Formats: sequence, C-alpha cells, structure tokens
Amino acid sequence: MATESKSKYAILGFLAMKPMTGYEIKNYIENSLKYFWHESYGQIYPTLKKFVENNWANVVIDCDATTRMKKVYSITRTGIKELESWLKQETASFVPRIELLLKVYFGKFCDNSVLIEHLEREREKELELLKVYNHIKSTLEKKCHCDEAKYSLITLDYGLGLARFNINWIEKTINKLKENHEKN
Amino acid sequence: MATESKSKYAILGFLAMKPMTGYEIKNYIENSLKYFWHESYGQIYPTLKKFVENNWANVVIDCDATTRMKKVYSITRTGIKELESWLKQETASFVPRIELLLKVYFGKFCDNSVLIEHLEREREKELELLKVYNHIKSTLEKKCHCDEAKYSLITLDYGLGLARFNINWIEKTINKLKENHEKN
DNA sequence: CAGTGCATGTAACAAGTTACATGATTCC
DNA sequence: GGAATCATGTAACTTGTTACATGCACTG
Repeated sequence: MATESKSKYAILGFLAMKPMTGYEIKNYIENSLKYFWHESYGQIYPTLKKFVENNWANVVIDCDATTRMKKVYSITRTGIKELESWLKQETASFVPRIELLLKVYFGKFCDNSVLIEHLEREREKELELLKVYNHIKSTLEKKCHCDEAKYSLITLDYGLGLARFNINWIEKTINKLKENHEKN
Repeated sequence: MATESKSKYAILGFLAMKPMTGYEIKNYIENSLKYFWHESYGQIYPTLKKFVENNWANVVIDCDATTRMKKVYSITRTGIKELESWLKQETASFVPRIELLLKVYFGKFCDNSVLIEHLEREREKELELLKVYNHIKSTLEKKCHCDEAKYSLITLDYGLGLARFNINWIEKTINKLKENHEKN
C-alpha cells in the first residue's frame, strides 16, 4: 500500500483532545468515526510506541495498587505541530473497492434474484446504521453545547446522508431489477 | 490484509465478457469501474498467471509478424463456475477510510479556512467526476440496447448519485463553517 | 465462579502500490 | 525524430488484519 498511512493522524488527533490509553483510543474510534474510519490494536499499539520514539507523545505508566496497568499517552508540542501540518496538507482522494457494486456490474452472470437478495441484505444493514447514527446524533445534541460537538455532527451528517443515499439507491435498483424480471 | 482479496473476481468478470489481455482489462476497469474499483498491473498480471495455473483461464500467445506480443486470456468452465459461486456468496460490508472526513472531525485543531479550502478542492474534483460520468452515461445510452448496458448503467447511477451527494454535503458543510466564522 | 470488560501487545501473513525494466509501434 | 500508446512483467516495500498470548477486575 505504498500510499502513506493516515492511521497515525487518526490516533494523534485523539491524543490532541486528551491523554488516552490505546484501549481508549480504539473505543473512541468505534463510537465516533466508525462510519468512515477504523483502526485495529495491531495498528494502534505499535503506532503509540513510535510516537514516544519520535517525541510526538509522552507516556506515563499508571500502575497504582488499585488499578490495572495502564499506559497513558499525551501529545507533545511536536505532536501537535505534526497534526497541524497534516491538517493543512492536500488530501488525496481515494477510491474504495465496493464489492456489492462489483457484483451488480457483473449481474448478467447470475440471476437477478441473487442480486436482489444481496441488495436487501445490504438495505437492512444500512437501516440499522441509520438507527445507530440517529441515536448518536440525539445524544450529541442533548449533551453538548452547540460548538463542542460541531465537527462531530458534521461528520455524523455525512454518515447519515450516505446511509440514506445508499438505501435510496438500493431500493431504486431492486425495483429496476424486479421490473425487468417480470418482463422476461 | 487478511481479508480475502476480490481482485481476482473483478478480473475474472471481464474475462467472462470476452477474451482479453491484461492491458485491456486494466483499460476496461479504468473506463467502467473507476468510481468504485481499481486494479494495478502489479495485481493484474500475477493474477492472470495464477488463473492459468488453477485452470480458471487459458492463455493464447498472439504473436504474428505484424502485431506485438500479446497474451490473450479466455475464461474456462471452471472459471465461470468460480465467478458464479462468488456472485452468490454473501458480501461483507467494508468501511473505507475517508481522509477528508478525518480532517473535518479534527477541525478544531485548525482554522476553518483550511477546512474550507480542502472542501472546495474536493468539490471541484467531484464536479469533474460528475461531468465524466454524465458523458459515459450518454454514450452508453446511445450506443447500446437497453438491456446490454443495464448493469453498467445501474452502477454508473451509483457513481452519479454519490458524486451529487458528496457535492451537496460539501456545500452544506462549507456554509456551516462560514456561518460560524462570521459569528466569531 | 463464570462471563464480560479492561488492558497490552506481537507475529505471521495477505494484499496492494510504486517504481523499475524493457521494447515495439503508431501518430504527428 | 519524439511522444504517446500498446504491452508485459517483477521486486521491494508498506500497510493492515487476524489470531494468538496474557491476565486482572468487576458483576451477577
């Protein structure tokens, strides 16, 4: 993958909000970015280690008698500068591989009913996502002052809109395929 | 990346349409799937080689005096069965990493003007794409009989709709950020 | 006392991009 | 004659996932 990884900036961004452990970062990502970003522990822990080596973060081992061992990472001035520099850098667009679309594209090699099943399954998933996002949205709007959650809400709106668009396209496509089925 | 690669099916699908060279496959992908799929030669050529090993395809070396050396691959019965089997398999959904959204999410660590610049640049790209898709669409609709291009048109509609959605979200977001800017 | 959640980490592997290497042909 | 296109391919490298390994604390 030879294109430079942005994982480090996703992780660094969370450290810029407050000091965190690797485990916490993973949870945060799961609860806020999951519709457009994800990281595995296999990325997070080695990245945090490198942050300390490069002085992008400091680590404090929190290990008093009562709590379990924790490594709390905090961003350094250098880390903040790196984050800011990345934020200014031009963003390369990226084409994801969408397997469902690939199957639709090669749809003439299978029954329409097979495609319709795939589409219906995907529709259910997207409806589920919609619920989740709406729930997050109402929580955000209640709990936070307008400005605090501004950027979260903006990206959440992307997720919501995308899910709605997907559902729409899926339904339209199912109808097209069914129409065609009846004609034959 | 430990999740099974679908590259082989993208390539196999094209061979199912007609016998092709690796170079041709790359061109086809570029001209038809590029808004949701892409392959590099570094994937295509080794994959074709494996197809021959596994009997998913045959190869004929076309090398008469006038033309350059070409390897034309044709799908076998086994290959067709593999394609059909994949088409029936359940599709795993996949979360792409969208760097632009990541930047917006961490927007409080930079000036809104920086985000707006990124968004405007992205808007231009999407408008450009829209043009390209519309052009492809009109070509498809003119040249082909309704049914021939049915699946291409369906996936193209996805690309068109997505581009429109993106533009919409970008414009909405720019307005939100500008509003906020004026208030401060 | 079992299950879930908190918490850290590594090794093996798969996938995919880029850069390189080569060279003929066709078009302007 | 030079640029673009046709045409094939490999090696080095980065990235990222999964599976494994470990073990404490809290809750029911």
